[in-house]
Amino acid sequence: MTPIEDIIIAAAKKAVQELFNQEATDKLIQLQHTRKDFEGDFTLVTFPLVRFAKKSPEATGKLIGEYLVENVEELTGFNVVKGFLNLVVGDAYWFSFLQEIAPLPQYGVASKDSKGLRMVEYSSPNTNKPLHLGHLRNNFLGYSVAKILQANGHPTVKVQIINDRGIHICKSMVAWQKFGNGETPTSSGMKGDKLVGKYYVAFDKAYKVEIAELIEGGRTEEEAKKQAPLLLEAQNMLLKWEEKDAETVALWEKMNGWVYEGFEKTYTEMGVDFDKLYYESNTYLTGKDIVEKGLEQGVFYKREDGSVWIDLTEDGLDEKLVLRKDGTAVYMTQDIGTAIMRFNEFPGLESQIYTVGNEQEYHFKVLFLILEKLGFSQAKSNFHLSYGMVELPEGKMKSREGTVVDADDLLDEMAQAAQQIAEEQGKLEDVSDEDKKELYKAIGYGALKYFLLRVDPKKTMMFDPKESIDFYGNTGPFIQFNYVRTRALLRKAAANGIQVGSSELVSLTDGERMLLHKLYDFPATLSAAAAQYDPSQIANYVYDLVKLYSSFYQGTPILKEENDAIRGMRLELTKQTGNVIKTGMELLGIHMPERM
RNA sequence: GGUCCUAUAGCUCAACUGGAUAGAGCAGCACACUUCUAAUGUGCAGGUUCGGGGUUCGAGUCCCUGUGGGAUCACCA
Repeated sequence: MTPIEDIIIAAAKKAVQELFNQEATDKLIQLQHTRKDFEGDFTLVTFPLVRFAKKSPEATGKLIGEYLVENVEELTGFNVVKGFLNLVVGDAYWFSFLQEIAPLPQYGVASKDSKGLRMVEYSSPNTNKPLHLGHLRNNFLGYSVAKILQANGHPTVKVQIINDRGIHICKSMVAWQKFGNGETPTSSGMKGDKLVGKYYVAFDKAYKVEIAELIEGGRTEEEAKKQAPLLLEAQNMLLKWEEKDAETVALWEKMNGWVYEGFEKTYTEMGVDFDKLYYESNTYLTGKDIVEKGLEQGVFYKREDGSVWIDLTEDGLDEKLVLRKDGTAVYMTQDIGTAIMRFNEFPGLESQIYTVGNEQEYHFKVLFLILEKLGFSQAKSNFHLSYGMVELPEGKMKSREGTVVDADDLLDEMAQAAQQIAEEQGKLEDVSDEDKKELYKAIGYGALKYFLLRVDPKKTMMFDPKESIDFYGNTGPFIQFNYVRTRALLRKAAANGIQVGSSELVSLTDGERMLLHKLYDFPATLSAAAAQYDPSQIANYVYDLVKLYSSFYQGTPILKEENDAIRGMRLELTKQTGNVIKTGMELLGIHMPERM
């Protein structure tokens, strides 16, 4: 079925040609959705056309409107308001649209792997601290974008790069050696990442005491910070690690292993996963040979002290270091190496999408530019999925001030809150305890995911632990609730042998027409969300759809309708709405329960 | 100082990428449950879209400028 918009646009072009003897470009034909308060489905803006028509906007609209209704059988009427030509699509079209999507396995979703391979990187944690609220936004975003790309026909590789080496993990290691008394996740019953995080905090605390003592003894603050024995020990540990000292490496592996176990649990709860993991301990040395090659190509230049730079002043940026004077790699070196490694590893890879906070915008701008200059033209379509910080009422999250919202704790609280509400409602008495547990998670986690994903990624967002997350109104559970309503209707229909769908054309109510029009918009929403790497568009779309359905449900008999054809149509509409809700929400990583 | 992001109802967010009278949720008020699941629906009230210029038939959206908030410009990662 050709999209109705294409039909109208083509006909409108012909109209302009025939009526005004003027070639119509895409710019001249502006077709948009008709606003709610006016009658019609699509609106043609006539202002761009008046200079060719040599008539008023109203008269121009009337002429084109008459032409279109005459020549496009799907259109049954029009009206012109202040130069806006509102076109009415007939019930027959909407009805046949419903017939057409009914048998599809997943309406709106493009056929699998029909487009180019994309890589999405997200999470990318340090191994010295547990995951927090910021990671939740990151993971939900990255995971959702990967799913959205898949739904648009792109195969994807989901990856994370784990920052498993460096001074931060050495700090935890030193503290554990000193104060740990051999404590393990098993002996303490603590999650591995929490345990390692605990020693990172312990390090910081002891380090501060040492600094204070040194200042007491007459050092300046700056000296004290550099000379504190604990810090020297951690630095020494890092050196030993780099020399591959067996004992150090063994400890490092043990503690990182604990962290991975802990992370794995959190990821499972979050419902995210990865196709491939990269570790910085493997990649931190890469990129140096590429810098060497780039030097030969003249992309980079060497300064007198031996350090290597790239001059990006012509591109409006500044000069950037890519190799230290001692020949060691910096962050940028590593990222160049990793990116190129991935392009080589996955030959068909169109682009890499990096889900990283907006504080690194400059870094990625530089990185992509360097990659291009090195001859990797794919980098042109690389994308930094940059997102804003999640702020708390008291400001930014600061681990030092204990204002970090822990991911595990928050997930747990969400499920508990869902449980409390569900118990108050008392609709689940015959559900097994195990299923209840799953349900509370679906609802609680769904609320959290929806809350974090419905906001434009690039915006800084506010999270008030006490008030932010609701289960009523514009929320995940509201959407789940309406999905549950569609399922309940269909279950009942099936149990009573009532037919879903009908081939008999019946006239539609306004509510039904609006719902159908909204369903019709789903594929366009999906591709826009993919093009802009923006899950919030899907969240907002699904909410709009659900509001329409909820209103329809409340005001129109569905199962109780006595006319077979109308009831069949309404049930089919219910079914398709449910399907689209489910498809959309699963792209956000949110599960849809069958009842609640 | 340079660059980037951002400012919309009391609060949290939308606005189909330049279109009509700027929309939702929460909070407030008023109605509607012997009902196809009320985690709901229908209303009311709430706005100088940060200020000032400009472009355009038309600006919350684009340009300039000022102000507030955030980020970044490390031989840190």
